[in-house]
Amino acid sequence: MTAQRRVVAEVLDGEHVHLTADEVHARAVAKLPEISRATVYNTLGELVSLGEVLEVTTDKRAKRYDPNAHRPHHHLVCAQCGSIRDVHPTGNPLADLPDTERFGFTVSDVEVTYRGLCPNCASA
Amino acid sequence: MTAQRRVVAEVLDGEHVHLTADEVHARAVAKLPEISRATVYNTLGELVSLGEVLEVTTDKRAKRYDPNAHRPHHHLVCAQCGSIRDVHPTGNPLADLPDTERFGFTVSDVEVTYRGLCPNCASA
DNA sequence: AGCACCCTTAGACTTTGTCTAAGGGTGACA
DNA sequence: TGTCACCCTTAGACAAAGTCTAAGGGTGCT
Repeated sequence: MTAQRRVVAEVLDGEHVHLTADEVHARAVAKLPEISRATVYNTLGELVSLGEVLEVTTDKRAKRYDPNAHRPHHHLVCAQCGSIRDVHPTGNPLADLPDTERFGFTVSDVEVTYRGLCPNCASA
Repeated sequence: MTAQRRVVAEVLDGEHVHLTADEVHARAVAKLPEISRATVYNTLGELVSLGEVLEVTTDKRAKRYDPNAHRPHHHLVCAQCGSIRDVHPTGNPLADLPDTERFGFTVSDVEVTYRGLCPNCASA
């Protein structure tokens, strides 16, 4: 555990946090000016491997990092401004996929992404 | 409708087709050697705007283009080799998101991505 | 034939992420 | 306390995917 890794972990803290690697780097630099991009990428990769942080790819742009890894959840994304909320739908989508639709795959995981407009963008 | 656009449309035809822009370009070049990358990107972008083709981002790498835009469906992705199948789960995930979990958003769309191992990768 | 329009082309540019070689701090051991 | 090895960090080069721009070329209209 180095100062750099601690700073990255501190930046990624809270609910509804979904920062890109660049945003993590920018905030880490504010706390520790000499931290490098490569270190941020390395640390994020390790946190993902350890299961402490989730990678989220809600759009084609940068990957985002979600520290809320210990409670299963899905995402609600504003199609206009890109803001993201964690959501907890009822029901189990895994049970909704019949065997005939599995093509012999061993299915182990589901991601659900809801899309729409956030209150801000809807009123504009 | 130009020759270039026709070729792109021809390349994107069939079930379970999910090509990257680069793959589309490679196959288009086989039919029309002088077609350029920019034209492929432009044409794909137009097809997406017209609603004839869906953009799919199952991984952080390249976007994929899915011509099966007129029948709603979701995707089943092999975590190892990346192969993709179109699937049609039962149930309606939109109904599974209670109002209290919508944060004031106007929710209009859901994408579901199932992940697992395809028969090939599972047996290897 | 001349012209305007728009599609296409090639390539430069941007963004995001990965890789590599060199530098530096920390603990282990004498 | 001095030396050493190890591994993390750094800076920058590199790579992949996509966007943008300026110039070239076909097509149809007049």
